Amino acid sequence: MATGRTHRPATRSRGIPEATVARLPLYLRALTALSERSVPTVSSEELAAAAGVNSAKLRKDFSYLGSYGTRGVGYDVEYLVYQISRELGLTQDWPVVIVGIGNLGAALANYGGFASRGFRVAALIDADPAMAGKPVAGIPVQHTDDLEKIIEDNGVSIGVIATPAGAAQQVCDRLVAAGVTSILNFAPTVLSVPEGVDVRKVDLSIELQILAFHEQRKAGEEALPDGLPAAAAATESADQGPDGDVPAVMPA
Amino acid sequence: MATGRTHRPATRSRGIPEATVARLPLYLRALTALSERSVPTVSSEELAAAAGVNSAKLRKDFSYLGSYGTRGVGYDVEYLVYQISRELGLTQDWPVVIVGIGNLGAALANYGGFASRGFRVAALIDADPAMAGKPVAGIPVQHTDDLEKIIEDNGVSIGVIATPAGAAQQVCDRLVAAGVTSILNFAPTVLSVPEGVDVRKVDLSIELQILAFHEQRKAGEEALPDGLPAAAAATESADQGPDGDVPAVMPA
DNA sequence: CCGTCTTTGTGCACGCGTTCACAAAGACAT
DNA sequence: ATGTCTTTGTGAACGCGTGCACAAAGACGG
Repeated sequence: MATGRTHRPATRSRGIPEATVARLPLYLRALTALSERSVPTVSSEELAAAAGVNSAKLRKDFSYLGSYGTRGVGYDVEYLVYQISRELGLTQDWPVVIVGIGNLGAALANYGGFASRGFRVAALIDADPAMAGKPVAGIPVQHTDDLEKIIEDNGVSIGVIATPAGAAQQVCDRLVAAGVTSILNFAPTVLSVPEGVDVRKVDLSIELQILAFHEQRKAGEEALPDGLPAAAAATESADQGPDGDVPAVMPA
Repeated sequence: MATGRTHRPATRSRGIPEATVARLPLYLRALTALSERSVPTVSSEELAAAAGVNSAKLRKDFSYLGSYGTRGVGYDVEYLVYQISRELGLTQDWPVVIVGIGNLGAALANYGGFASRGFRVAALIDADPAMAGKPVAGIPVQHTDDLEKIIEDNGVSIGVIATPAGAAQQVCDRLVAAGVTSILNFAPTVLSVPEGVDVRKVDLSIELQILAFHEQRKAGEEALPDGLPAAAAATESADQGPDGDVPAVMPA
């Protein structure tokens, strides 16, 4: 169900806040860069700057993992890289399938950031028979008919959906039925999945719309001296609505 | 110093919560679908289901925009589409440039979700001279040398960065210097921008890492003697990432 | 015009996430 | 050893977002 809001039983020792989990990859990237430069240790202040976050937040995040720092010195880079990698489950191999090999699917197949972090593209799947056998990023595209077999043969538990919106739910259902329990969805649709299946979505147009909102606000504030209370009349109907409150002045 | 003071006293009268703004595009999509089916009105319950959120949350979100519903009936679909579009700033044209026309950049150029929402790809820019003039998605690629001129000539305020990580900051600086005030960053790097510039980032590998974390936890709980038979030992379900909102503006 | 029924709009409480501020811990010099 | 100095780890306060539950608003039928 789409409304699958759930409570976190707060697994005692293992309860790492979701917000922290989302930042761990960020820290890992910064640490990897330091590691490549052979930097032995790093302070929370320095690492926080590199990751673009507040240092107190970083320390609290790390505190959920354990006490891996040394007071007066900082954190051992190599050790921390290992600990975070382990926590994120990147020390093991994650076979991944990408369904929908259009422009985006092909881009994902070619994306280098996957392989370097334990993610292995096990298969590329597309519904177009003409694509079958054609290699993309060195991997031959397979037909959707074999989806279930591919999932099972490779022990895939993570699937990436890059199909058109119309096909997404159907593909999702088949992936889940075949054993996939984590899905990264690029299709602009709300996916319905049974409990126990994680879905994360990336919607390019949504990100742009959020930027547009802020952009519009910036333009409005700039053009206007200062927002006056603006009685929310809002009685205007569509069609040439003469701005209820926020004068959508838009310079071309 | 380290404290990223990005919060200006603004957000006074017209303060729509960031979390709400992030959901508006979601509602808009669901409403557009209803509009195409010529559905005249919709209740908060129905719309919430279509958008994959809680109905109370949806009503509260709309309440920030104004009282656009009719008790006992619901919301007028067309009217709401207009109101949300206006609020998001989608009633105007937003010229966008995409920098870095590799696999991902090309995919973005071809992405249909942009044009349908007021975003117009004004130009494609790449550093490779061999790409210059070559049409991608019907638009000729231009060379990075002309970046500033392109931005100014087209009045571009939103830029999309799809370059390799190494080039991202430099491209970002040039975009900002040329007048861009909103950036959608696909490069796996933390961008430094001056105050007043919004950055949203989309990192494919980070999303996968977050999934891997939950996947590992699922496997672990399953393998271990389940300490708590708690009915809802429940892992998250349908957890659509509200992902970070505003980007870290780090001080130089 | 009045009663009933549906659905909105929101006051309120709760929990998560962020930030501050500081005591504790350890390195390092003397 | 002892003192000083740096940096971690965290208790506590605060603010935001979420969800419940209900009163107010309006449609609709009689």
